Amino acid sequence: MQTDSPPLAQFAIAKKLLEWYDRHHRELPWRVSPAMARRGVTADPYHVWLSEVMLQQTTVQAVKPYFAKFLDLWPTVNDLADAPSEAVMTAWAGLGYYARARNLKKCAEAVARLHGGSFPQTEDGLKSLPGIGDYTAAAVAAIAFNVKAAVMDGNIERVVSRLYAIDTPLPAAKPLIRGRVAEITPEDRPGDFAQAMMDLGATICTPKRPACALCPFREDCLALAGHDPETFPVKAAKKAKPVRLGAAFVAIDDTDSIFLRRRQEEGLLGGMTEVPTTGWTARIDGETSTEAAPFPAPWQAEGAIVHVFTHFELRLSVYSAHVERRERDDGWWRAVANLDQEALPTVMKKVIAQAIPDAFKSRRQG
DNA sequence: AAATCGGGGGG
DNA sequence: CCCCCAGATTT
Repeated sequence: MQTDSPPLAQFAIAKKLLEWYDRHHRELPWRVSPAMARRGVTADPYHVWLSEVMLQQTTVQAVKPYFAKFLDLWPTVNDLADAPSEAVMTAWAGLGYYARARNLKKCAEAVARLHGGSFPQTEDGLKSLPGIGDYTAAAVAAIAFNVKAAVMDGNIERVVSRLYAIDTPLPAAKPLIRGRVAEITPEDRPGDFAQAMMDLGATICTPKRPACALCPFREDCLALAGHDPETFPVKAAKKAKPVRLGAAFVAIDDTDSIFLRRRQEEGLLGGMTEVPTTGWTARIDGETSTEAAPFPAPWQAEGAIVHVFTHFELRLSVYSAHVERRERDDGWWRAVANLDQEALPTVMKKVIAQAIPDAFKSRRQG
């Protein structure tokens, strides 16, 4: 089936979008204004790359404080390359998808030591770096280097699938959508075009109840012409989330410190800090639940926490005990008041807070 | 193509 | 409660 729009109409799409962007763009810490972009000014590649990695499957609001913290700690890619990995993981703690932090450090090292501190300016060059895939390579090339790259993320998939009423289910529709994006991406201001498409998806062409009356594409959108924009994009059905069970152990010594371990580098929460736990499929029967504790102690049940990961739900029974401090080679002790210096993922903060309710309050009482 | 990999906000 | 978010990597 041949449904290609004429080139003039494709150009008109970009023109409408950029005019909308000039009036409605969002101010974001890693952006240059459209006024500057029109004069050929491009954003700092380090800022663009850092923000794009943080924004992978992560909302703008969640990223903002982390972006500021990272720039404060490491103002340049060379500073990040020289930083201790533990410091990077600690700064990333809470943002999720921790492989991003490990790859961020590797990528900074590669840029600093193999590319003289400058990012590659082509999609292929960028994509060869750790943690940079199709999306991030295209986004950095377009936004930081003014390359006419076809940028495609979740927002753009939604906008384009509606604009052309593409009813092929995702992810099979991705090559189709990418072709459409390549068609409508302009030579001039490709970075602003990509950011405008994402702004449009975030503010107008939303997953539910899109504000079609305000959309610059309202006269072009085939889904709107069919009266059912909300039914796009079509997605494959997803599977149910299994439940895993386990127990976690918070040992507290007489200096108000708790015993911590480091998780293995690969896999779930790789390289992050944890309190000792059983395996996460173990069945807890109350009688034998403390057999997998790191050491014998008067373990006391403190209830349970629930944490939902991407592909399973975790229910951890929490136990605590006051113990005499003994140094061990499989972990270390850390004062509860200084837990912000640890790379603690959110599930572990939940566990510790369950055992020590005021552990993460700024003003703790003795 | 499917699975793995966090966490939070909005409807 | 469900859905989705400026996805990448491995199997």
